[in-house]
Amino acid sequence: MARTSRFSGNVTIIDVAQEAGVSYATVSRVLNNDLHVKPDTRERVIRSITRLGYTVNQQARMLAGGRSHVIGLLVPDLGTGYIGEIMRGVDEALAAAQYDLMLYTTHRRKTKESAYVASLTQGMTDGLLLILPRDPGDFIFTLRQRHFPYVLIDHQGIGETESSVGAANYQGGYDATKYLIELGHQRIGFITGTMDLGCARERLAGYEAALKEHGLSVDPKLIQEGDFLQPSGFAAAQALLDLPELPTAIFASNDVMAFGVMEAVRDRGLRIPEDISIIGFDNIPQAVQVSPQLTTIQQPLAEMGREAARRLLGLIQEPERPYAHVELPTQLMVRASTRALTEKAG
Amino acid sequence: MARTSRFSGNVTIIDVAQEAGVSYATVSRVLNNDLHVKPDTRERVIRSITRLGYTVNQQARMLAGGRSHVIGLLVPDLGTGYIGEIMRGVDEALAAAQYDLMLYTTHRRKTKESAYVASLTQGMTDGLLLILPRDPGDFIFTLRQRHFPYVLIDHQGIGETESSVGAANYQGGYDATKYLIELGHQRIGFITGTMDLGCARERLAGYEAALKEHGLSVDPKLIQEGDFLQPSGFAAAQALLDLPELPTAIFASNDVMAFGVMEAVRDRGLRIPEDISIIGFDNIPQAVQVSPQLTTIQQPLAEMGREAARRLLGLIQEPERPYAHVELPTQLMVRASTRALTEKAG
DNA sequence: GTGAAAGCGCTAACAT
DNA sequence: ATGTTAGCGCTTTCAC
Repeated sequence: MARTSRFSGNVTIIDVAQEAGVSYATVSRVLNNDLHVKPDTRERVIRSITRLGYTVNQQARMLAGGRSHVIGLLVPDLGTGYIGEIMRGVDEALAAAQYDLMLYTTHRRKTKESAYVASLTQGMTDGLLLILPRDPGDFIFTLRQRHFPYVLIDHQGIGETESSVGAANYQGGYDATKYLIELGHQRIGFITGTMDLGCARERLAGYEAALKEHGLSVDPKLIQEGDFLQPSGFAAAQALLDLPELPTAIFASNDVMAFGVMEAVRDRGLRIPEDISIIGFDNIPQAVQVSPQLTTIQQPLAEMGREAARRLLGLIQEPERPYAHVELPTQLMVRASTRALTEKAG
Repeated sequence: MARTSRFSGNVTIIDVAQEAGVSYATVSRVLNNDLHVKPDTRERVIRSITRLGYTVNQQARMLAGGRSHVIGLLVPDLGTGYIGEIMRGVDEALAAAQYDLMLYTTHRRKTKESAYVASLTQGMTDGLLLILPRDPGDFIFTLRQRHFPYVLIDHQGIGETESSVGAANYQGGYDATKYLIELGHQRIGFITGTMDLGCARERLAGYEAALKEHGLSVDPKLIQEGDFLQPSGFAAAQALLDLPELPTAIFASNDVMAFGVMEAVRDRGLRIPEDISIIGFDNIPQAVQVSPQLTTIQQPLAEMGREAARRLLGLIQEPERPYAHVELPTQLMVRASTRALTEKAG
């Protein structure tokens, strides 16, 4: 039996129906933009709705089989700025479609909460956006098996049966390297990201391709593995600076590692960019806050979020829509951490 | 009539009841930890639950009047790092309590969506966490009027009838200023935050108090208004550097503005900290990424999130719990952007 | 201690 | 074009 419902504003569809002098199914039709409602009936219902201050009860709607108008966003640990940018785009697209956002953090899944995944897929959300899932294997398998709509953000290489949006990582890696080569650099150190991530592999591939296309050989000693975090950038740069023949430029697979590189270079008493040029990847807000400002490859993060959200919404509307991998263009942002190689240093 | 329910895993409480040979009310009791269930009945039910892989349907539970096990988090624009840290703490506390997180962004409310607030309060969420709401007036009024549980994060000064958690802004402002004074600085520029925010006012108050307590006068010319964003820090610093008598130190009300100050100081050809000491507030991750590393006041952001979430959960359990404002201590982080005033500069 | 049954507010057939 | 009605899966009285 009815409990005292928690809050006051309990105007239901039935109250509206009474007010408007129609059946409550008609009200439902109006709410769901059903075409088969006479204009003035619709008019009358809408007036009653506003007069009574009615708002739909999402839970009831969900339970009855409608859409929840919530989409889930699964993110790895927050607070990198990187995620924030993507979220900004997601939120924007969702707001436009009157969708709400449920936030799930990846690390939780490690725990035994199977309820976690259940909550995701049991109609609490209409679809799922996954940012850079680390070990997406079985999780995504479940999603696919249930025909649950989802879109991957910044994660390529799982298969061709995924909808995903990412950045042009290969092209970005290529562009950065080419830019450095055109500045006259020949010994260009490269610091990779976590190599089980597609984006990391693609950036490396772009780097190698640019080198080869310009007749330069790929020197394995100039390639150091990193993990996208600052300390690894620092360590990798140290290794690079310990080489008998110093690189004249270092390309880090993301900005955060580039900051580590800056630190290491300065520790050695070398100047940026006079002695060593540095280039990053991402163009996070901090890139302009460091000194010298960091030359980097811009990822269209907010746009990626926006696009992913739009695709997901499309998938929800039309589940049979074909899969597609969208790759948004990156852009070279030239700033102060790179400069042309002077003759003497050649 | 039943639609084909969207996904396969539709084990309901009824299936479990059948399996276990009990009525489904009993299963519900087990799920809700009702005491009146014989231990071995409970045991049997639990076994059926695991065997069938049953998970509760939150929507149904909500509709029937139960808890949604979702809390809403209302944030201003994302991507500052500041929010990310708080969210980390919130998520942690929520995970521990098996709660999910619904994210709402403030800017949306500007739009005509009254459904937005409704969604918040109509049982979709059990409670609300508000980070630094900008114009919280009527919004909070609605919440309070509906007796909807909520906790404010980093926002003081609305009234004494709020539960809120914040940082010791006054103390932080005081500590930073005192530290500078002890280093020998006498002309200390101050850049405020958005002054309609309690935290901004408190930091200023702390600054003024420290000055007075050390027998220094508060010079209005040394106080510039900012808005917590980098450009305003830059502009305010320029104004400060245009003063006939230069300050020897500048205290910005947050780190982001402090970065703007650094920029302005360098633009003038002055060195940090040799010519001017700079101190910030927040200790965001970037504070150690800039050069020189920024001396600042650490706000326990994650801890604030954690504490706020815990309080909210408490409030949900026990709505009559008295209001309380919790103030978490800040801490001075001495780094490289400040130094003792040398004699000549006195 | 356990079962029966009435909703929660809505959507989507199915009638008319 | 509109009304009628059967659930969606659960919580919670109320009986027993």
